[in-house]
Amino acid sequence: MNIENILVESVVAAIEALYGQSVATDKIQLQKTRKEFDGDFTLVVFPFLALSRKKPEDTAAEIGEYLTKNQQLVASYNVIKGFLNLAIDGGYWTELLQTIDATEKWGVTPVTEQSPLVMVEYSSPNTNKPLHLGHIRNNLLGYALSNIIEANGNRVVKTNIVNDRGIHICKSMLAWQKWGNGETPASSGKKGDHLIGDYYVAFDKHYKAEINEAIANGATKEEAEASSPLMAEAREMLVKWEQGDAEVRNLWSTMNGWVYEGFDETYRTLGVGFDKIYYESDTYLVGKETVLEGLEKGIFYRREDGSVWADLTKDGLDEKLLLRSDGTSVYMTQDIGTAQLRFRDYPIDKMVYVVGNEQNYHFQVLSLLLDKLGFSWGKGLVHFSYGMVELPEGKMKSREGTVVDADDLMQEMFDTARETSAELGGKLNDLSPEEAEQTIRTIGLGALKYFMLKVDARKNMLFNPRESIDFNGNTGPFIQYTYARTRSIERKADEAGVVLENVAAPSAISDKERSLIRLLYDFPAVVRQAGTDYSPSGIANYAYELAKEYNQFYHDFSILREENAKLKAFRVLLTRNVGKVIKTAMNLLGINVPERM
RNA sequence: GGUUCCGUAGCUCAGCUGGAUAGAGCAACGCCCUUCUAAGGCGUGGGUCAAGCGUUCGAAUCGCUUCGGAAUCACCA
Repeated sequence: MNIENILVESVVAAIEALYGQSVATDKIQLQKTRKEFDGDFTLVVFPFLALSRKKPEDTAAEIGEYLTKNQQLVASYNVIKGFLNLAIDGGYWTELLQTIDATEKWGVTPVTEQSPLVMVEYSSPNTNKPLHLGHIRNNLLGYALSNIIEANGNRVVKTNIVNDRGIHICKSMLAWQKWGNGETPASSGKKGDHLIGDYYVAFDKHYKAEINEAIANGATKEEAEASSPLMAEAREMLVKWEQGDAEVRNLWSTMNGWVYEGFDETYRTLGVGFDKIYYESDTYLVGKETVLEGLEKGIFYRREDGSVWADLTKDGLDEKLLLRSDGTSVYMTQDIGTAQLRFRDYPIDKMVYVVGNEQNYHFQVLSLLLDKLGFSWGKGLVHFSYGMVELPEGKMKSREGTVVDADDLMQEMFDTARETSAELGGKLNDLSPEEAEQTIRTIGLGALKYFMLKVDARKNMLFNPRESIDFNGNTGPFIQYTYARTRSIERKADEAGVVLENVAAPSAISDKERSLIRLLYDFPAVVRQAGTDYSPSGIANYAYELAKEYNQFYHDFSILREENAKLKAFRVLLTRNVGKVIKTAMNLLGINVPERM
């Protein structure tokens, strides 16, 4: 039982004893005492005034008096207006520190064979262009979210649905056929995904030129687009692909192969991964049968042209197309199919989709449709909807080249980390070149990841490539730096022979030590909260708060130079556990921490 | 037009199951490296929490209205 519950029950008992009334535990507002006041927990007494029929100050004092006498954990109290601040006995906090030290994974709930199984879908790239900034946010959120869900005692399957078919893929293929001269990643030295992306852009360029020419010859824009020979060829290629034309399929698998190699490299650098990858080319036909069954059952209806629709106007939504008039599937149909396959493959208890908020409507509809089709898991699916990444110039448009490329961005982060490290007097000079390079990558990635994850995922965020990412202040490197300091203290304490087994409590702990331990105490609740809210930013902000608090502590107190052996050991123990929790928090976010920097 | 989301310091963002004087970082200006890592610490200035009304002992937080911004409502994915 944690201390807050104990206190709440004591307050219930106090009110019973003092005023002869019983109060429900959920009516008792116990919160952390704000920094500027003395105490650990604060009871808001306003709700009890009707029971006590006394002034707020007097009521608070009476309850405080009762608790100090009858609950030994409460060492003292003070009253400010209607707020009763309770100070917990220092011995409790030192014991707690030892408990944390003895707990292998503080804040993390172990996973067993019986734990619920949660599937998290994220990344979901198209194979016609390289990953960009928006994908980075998606991947980092998806990966962090998976870790957080797992830390809350769930089995997690990380999955990726690759959009490897469709007209957009044909565009790249066609452009490569026409203007590629047999270029390959090996011959050009380009990463496969970038190579294909270049041809996608090339298609668009030629297509636009074609349109402009037609317009110059007197056609309207619509006419020009409708009669574009290039687009007609792309469509033709798609038809051939669907028919299984050997040549087209061959080209398709070769080019997709190049893209996958490129993606794998990006994922590896970014430090994310998947347990199971689905390809849309395998799943796009599956949903069709289900839709046709739904049609027979009268859940859907067919229009005169043969297309199949769902009428969701009674649910406050619109009508939704499910099968085109030519009988082919649309996005929604595919998602139904993919969901079916997944539930066939795994005993999934819950499905989480990490997909941008521009698809809120899509998932609202998907959930409804699955429910109507009789799938029990439809209603409970979670669309983890995150905001877009905006640039100072506005939206990113891949066809217009106004994107921030994922590979380029990471490379820039590494370069900046290297420069910064050199500017700071060659901090990593003591390390071997390999270790130094590894550390630089950890720091550069840490800066990027933390920047993306500290913001509330639901909100659109602004990313200024030049100014956004810093290494000072509320940043990943600041937290990493703090961790490196804790490790340094531990190493030096070890060399000096400080023994951390059975550390005795010092006669009195200071406010700084107390508030650090209290932060450590909060960590399990923070993880739980992040798990229920699906909020990596909650963990990120906690990590920063802890790191900042420790940095002040580090600055204000001598740890290793402390004369009192007891106190020294206690502070080293505290340091060790601050480091431990920082590391756990950062790892939940998918951010590594360096041993030195 | 319908639906959903957002609006907090010059900038980027926390805080939101209602609670004390609304917090960080960046940017600006001071101070602190003979002291366990200065990617640090301390300080100063900077706010009608978009606006209004309501609920409440108490509202940045809850409700309604208005104003701004975004997404979506495709035989694209």
